[in-house]
Amino acid sequence: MSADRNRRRIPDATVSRLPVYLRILGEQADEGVDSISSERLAELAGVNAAKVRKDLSYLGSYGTRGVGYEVGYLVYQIRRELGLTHDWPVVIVGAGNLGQALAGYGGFGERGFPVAGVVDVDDAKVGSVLGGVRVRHIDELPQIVRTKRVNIGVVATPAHAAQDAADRLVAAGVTSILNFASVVLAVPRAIEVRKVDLAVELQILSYHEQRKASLHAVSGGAAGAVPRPASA
Amino acid sequence: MSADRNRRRIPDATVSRLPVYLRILGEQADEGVDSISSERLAELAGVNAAKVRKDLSYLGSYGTRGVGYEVGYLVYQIRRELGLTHDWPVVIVGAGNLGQALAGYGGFGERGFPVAGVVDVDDAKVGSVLGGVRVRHIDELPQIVRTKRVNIGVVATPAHAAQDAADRLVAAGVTSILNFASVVLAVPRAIEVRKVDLAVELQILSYHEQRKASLHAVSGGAAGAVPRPASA
DNA sequence: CGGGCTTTGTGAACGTGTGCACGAATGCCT
DNA sequence: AGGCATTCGTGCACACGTTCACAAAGCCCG
Repeated sequence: MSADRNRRRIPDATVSRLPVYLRILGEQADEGVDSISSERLAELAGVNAAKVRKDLSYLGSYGTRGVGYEVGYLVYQIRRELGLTHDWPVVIVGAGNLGQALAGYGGFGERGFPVAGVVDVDDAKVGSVLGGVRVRHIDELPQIVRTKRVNIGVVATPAHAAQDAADRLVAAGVTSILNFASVVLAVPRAIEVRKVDLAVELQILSYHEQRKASLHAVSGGAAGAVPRPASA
Repeated sequence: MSADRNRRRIPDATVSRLPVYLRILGEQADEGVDSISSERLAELAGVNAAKVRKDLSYLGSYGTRGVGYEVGYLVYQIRRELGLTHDWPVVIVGAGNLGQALAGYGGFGERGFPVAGVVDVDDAKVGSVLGGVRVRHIDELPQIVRTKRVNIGVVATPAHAAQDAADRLVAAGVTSILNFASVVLAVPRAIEVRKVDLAVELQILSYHEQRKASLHAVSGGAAGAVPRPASA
């Protein structure tokens, strides 16, 4: 069995869809469904059925032709592949607006990512309690990471403090970072970073809205889809 | 997705990077930089220089060979292409943990997306004030969307309420949705939806962590991995 | 027990995105 | 003015991702 069985690298695009399948399969299991076709799963996930089959094929051949996939077994296999067979404690840097919301959001721990700690540079915030976790000073970060065996850090600071937060996380031994700040973090190659940027998402939507608006403007008259005037 | 073939369509990948360039260019402008090379911009954005040039070329040829791009002009062009020449008021559905954080997050309005309203189904939440905006009942959604000319809606409800929220937004006339719930929303073709899913992001990081771990762990058996037979 | 129906798994075609390499254009220096 | 150093704009090749289409593999029923 050595290292080669657990070998195949799974394409990024597939990895990003597996969590979606996983959630849907969990819901189906709760509803008593114990077998599901790629077609049905695709419908629920909002994707193409062939894509579902190809994605699942990277996990191995766990389907039964003419029947479909056994829900429970598939859940197990996806969880195993995603490394969800055990908890991954996370540490949140930044106890501001967002940090508070994240710490308070229960679904965190439920899904296997318990909040091992929340830290902030601001002494005024240290000591307060968020979602059952006391905010500690950022200097305690290394200790938290070490004792709680944290691999994943969350950057929930203002943009100007994000790089420092990331540096401290890396120095403390974290190897994956979820970044909510509107900044491109500079980190060593080996560190995995994912960015969630509200402003970027809204601006992408803005692009599409603007596009629709300029299409309508050509064909019809005032469609009413034109938003308020610009501010200098 | 849609099969429009209008003027120059900008590739999705490029659209998702333009906001990043835009933010960086804004920062550079603030620092007094008025000319920038694709190389430098690429470095700051964490991407390849050729990619920057190709991305910018979709906007037109606004660079000067041998010199670079004029920061101010580039900012203007990107803003125009992204439809950021005017504000896009947004309405937030769900005044829970996340909705509160979003409404309270000032950077929203600053970036051209003022919060036109926050609504919730829960009467207990209606009336309270979040980030300067009073929470109103969700039945008022159509009126808010109409009077404030809202095109973009934000779904910040628990998963089980997200589809209903989306349906109401669409019915009210919203044509773009930013979805924070862990659900795949079913909406008409013409509606643009972008999903921000915390759980998915963490699970993707988990995958990579698990991967690193299994590479290093050529020693010892799998710790605690207890496979189950497929038999039900 | 064989024929028919269903659904998987995957080869192949097609589309999208990335990065190199280089010609073309421009400013600067002598 | 002419040559040189830059840096843009883009053709091209390759990698990655998506979708189609169909043989293979299973179940069910008569």
